[in-house]
Amino acid sequence: MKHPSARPLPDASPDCRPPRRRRKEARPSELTAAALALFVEKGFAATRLEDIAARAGVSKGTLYLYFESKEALFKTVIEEGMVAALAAAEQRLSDFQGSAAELLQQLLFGWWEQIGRTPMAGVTKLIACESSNFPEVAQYYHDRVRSRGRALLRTTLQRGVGSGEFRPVDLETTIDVIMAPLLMLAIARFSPGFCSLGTTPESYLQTHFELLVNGLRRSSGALAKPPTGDRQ
Amino acid sequence: MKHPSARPLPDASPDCRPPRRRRKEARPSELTAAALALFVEKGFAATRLEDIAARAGVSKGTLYLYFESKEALFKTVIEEGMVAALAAAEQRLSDFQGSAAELLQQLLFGWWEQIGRTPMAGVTKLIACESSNFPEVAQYYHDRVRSRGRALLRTTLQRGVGSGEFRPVDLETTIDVIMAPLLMLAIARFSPGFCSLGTTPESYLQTHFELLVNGLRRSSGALAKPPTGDRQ
DNA sequence: TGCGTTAATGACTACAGAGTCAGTAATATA
DNA sequence: TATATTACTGACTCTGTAGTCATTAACGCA
Repeated sequence: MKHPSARPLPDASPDCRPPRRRRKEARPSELTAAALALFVEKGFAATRLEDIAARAGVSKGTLYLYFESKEALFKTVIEEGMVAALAAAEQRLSDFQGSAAELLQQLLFGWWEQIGRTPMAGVTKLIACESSNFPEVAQYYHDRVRSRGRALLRTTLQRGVGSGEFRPVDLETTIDVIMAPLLMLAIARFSPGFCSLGTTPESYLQTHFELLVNGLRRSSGALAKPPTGDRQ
Repeated sequence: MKHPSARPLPDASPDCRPPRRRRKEARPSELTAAALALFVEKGFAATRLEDIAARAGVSKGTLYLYFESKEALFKTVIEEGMVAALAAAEQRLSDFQGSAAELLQQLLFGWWEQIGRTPMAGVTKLIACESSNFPEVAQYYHDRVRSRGRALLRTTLQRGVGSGEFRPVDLETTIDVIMAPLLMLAIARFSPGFCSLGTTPESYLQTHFELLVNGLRRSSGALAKPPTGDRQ
């Protein structure tokens, strides 16, 4: 039972509710962080704005001081995450020297350190799950983030093939195959039961890397053809 | 402007609305098929029951004749999908003879033929996206579907390692790495822009298979250690 | 200490969509 | 053809939540 206007005195219960604070600067990032966590956990549609606000320690009204709508908040969350991911990726790109295998290893583990193990990995799951509800966002991700990540791998593979360290491969398809375990790792972190690893992410990546480098080495024997060659 | 009870005559507009049909047997599967498609496209929370009903060619009331609630419908969709997936997997398991590489190829392409390229692949995306909203469903998937798929791969790898065809590897981690591109393929089919392949699924799988078999072969040289060995 | 500015609040409105049910019509049976 | 049965319908109710806004109180400044 709740009194409509009970106890109008300012400090009704001594320290029940912490005092209101004015922190205009800090709110937006706190709100997007809370939103990212909840969107990733529950999905966009199933997440209540009041829960986001509560997690950020403000009321729902405050949220609307900083974001026009739920959708605008979502887009900001994704945008921020992508910017962070891009910055991380570009940084380690440019001036690395060493074998193609070493560069590949740098890329895989660097991705994990700077994106995979941070909250930014949640953006990956969000794109995967919500892309058909937000085509523009998906397009943006595809054009900017994904293509840049692919470019890094492409350069690496080309260097390896050019130097004879790797055998010739179909570049684009190989890139897809290399990225898949990374994307799955990002998704698995937020999908309990779906793909829980038996080991640590680090040894998972290491196994991926070893299989990969071994698989890319110049091989002697020919490989089998696909079993159903008559598929269109 | 809509008349409250305009035109009570039976055939108001000639063939505007097709005649009502009674098809008790066919409804449930038609409804679950429609639900799967929409849940996969929009997610559980963002899908409206009226849209599902409309896609199945019935009214919302009819849906409630066959399913207790939206959640019950969701669980039936997943359950059905998993049963189908299991049946497909078990079938191809038992009496295959041949090299471990050939068996592995059978598993990858068989998965694609019977699950990956069918609507059942959508179940994979649903589990990935909704698992935290439906922990019991995720648990069931983990215990029954995923573990059985892993068992198939484990048997295959063990055979290859035992016969000396493959080098010794960490079984569980390798299984995770092998499955990741399959799961991504299933998810990518329903996530426009997220991971659209540059090639056909078949050549994607073939590249994955070739890298894999090559990577699993007995290798001569030692491989590099991970760059950040001091991680906890 | 008092005053003006504005960050923050939470009760409120509007609406969408899950779930209901009295009524309708397709089919079986006589 | 008349009657009984029941698959099906869609207008309705009710709940939950996105979005609003008049009010409150934190902070800067005189």
